[in-house]
Amino acid sequence: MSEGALSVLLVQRASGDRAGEWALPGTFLRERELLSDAVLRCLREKAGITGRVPQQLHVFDDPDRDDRGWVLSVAHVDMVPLAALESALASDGVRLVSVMADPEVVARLPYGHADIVANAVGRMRVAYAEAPDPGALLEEPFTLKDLRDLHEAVAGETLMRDTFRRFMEPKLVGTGKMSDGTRGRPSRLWVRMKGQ
Amino acid sequence: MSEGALSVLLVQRASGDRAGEWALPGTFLRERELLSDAVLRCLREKAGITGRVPQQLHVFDDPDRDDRGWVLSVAHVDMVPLAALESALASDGVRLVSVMADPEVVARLPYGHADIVANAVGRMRVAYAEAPDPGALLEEPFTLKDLRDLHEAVAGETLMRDTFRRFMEPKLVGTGKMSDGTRGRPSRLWVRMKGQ
DNA sequence: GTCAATTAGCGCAAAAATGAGCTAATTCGA
DNA sequence: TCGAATTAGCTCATTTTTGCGCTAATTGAC
Repeated sequence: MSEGALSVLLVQRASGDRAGEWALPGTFLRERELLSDAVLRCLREKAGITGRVPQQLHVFDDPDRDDRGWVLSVAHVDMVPLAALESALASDGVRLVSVMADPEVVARLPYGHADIVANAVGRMRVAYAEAPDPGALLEEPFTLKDLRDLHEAVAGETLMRDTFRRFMEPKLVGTGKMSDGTRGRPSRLWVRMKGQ
Repeated sequence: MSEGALSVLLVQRASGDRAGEWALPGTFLRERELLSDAVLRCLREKAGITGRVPQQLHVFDDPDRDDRGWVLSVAHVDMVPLAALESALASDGVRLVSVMADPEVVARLPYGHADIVANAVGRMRVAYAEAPDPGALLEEPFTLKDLRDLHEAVAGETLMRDTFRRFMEPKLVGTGKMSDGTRGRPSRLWVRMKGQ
């Protein structure tokens, strides 16, 4: 989420095949390495991101999708708070691209990465339709307006204020406190339920 | 679906490691082979099943899950009509195990196959909650009772007759004909919408 | 031929969900 | 200080969904 829009993080290929082009971060799997460990290693090395729990998405297996030879990609997806990308984005080789505002950039990604992004967006939209901020992007505590703004950005459409509130409130824990210093009527503050 | 119960097809390992044990059918991926092609080859060779379109499930990557060494399994799932398994089941090395009636058999599967089965059941339950017989198990045309019986077997619970009918009718194509020779009041006959 | 059993179709009351308007409580700019 | 702007909470009318009972239409056993 950058500037209120769902975005995908791309890295610029440093060397070798297609040097200079932008693509999704990736890495080869080391022997006996768990896929999730490989994903975390890749995020740390290429984008300076740590402490995440990416979820497995889909295996992309077109034998012609990579000029370097036959590889299969086990795509993963994660929602990462913008704040966690600060140091990564300071680098010239890392950037965010809005999924909805820059669809042509996404469409031009090599290695079938556009399909991967589409799949990831779909998966996140489903997850966000079912639970409050499952990607834990919001700093706690937050208001329902904060939550709804985030969910509208992920969904890519406006959500009905009261319908949204009724659906989410039972899935949140009230803090008993009210927002302060924000524009408009003060709002109740919420945190996520633990263990989820 | 065997005897009205959701079942998983197992094969008996013919040779090598764990010979004689029952497990999910599997195969090694050949170079440059599409995963879906490998799945189809495996089903044909080990269970005599053809003409299916299995869907990708999840990659299981525990490095210790296979005594033979480090392998990753890209699990797939498919719903197969019992009739299509006739010749396969004639073999001593192929059997069906009910997911709900024989949970302990499923739990004892080697190679983490129990997790794979659980994942597959969950995925099929979601698919069946959203569309009429997406696995195309029912011979067309069928009655709503036929459909509901199938969906109840997949869901593992009773479904409300009228609620189910209202949800499914808009997603089906009426044939204009009525059932005949069946017990009880004759029912309208349906077929699936094409292109799905 | 009759009646029990089974299954279907539908109407309707009840329950649940939705959307919007109204009042309330703030902040911010003039 | 006041009023516009913004946001929240809630009520209520409306809409939608659900569950069930009643009637209907068959088959099968006796």
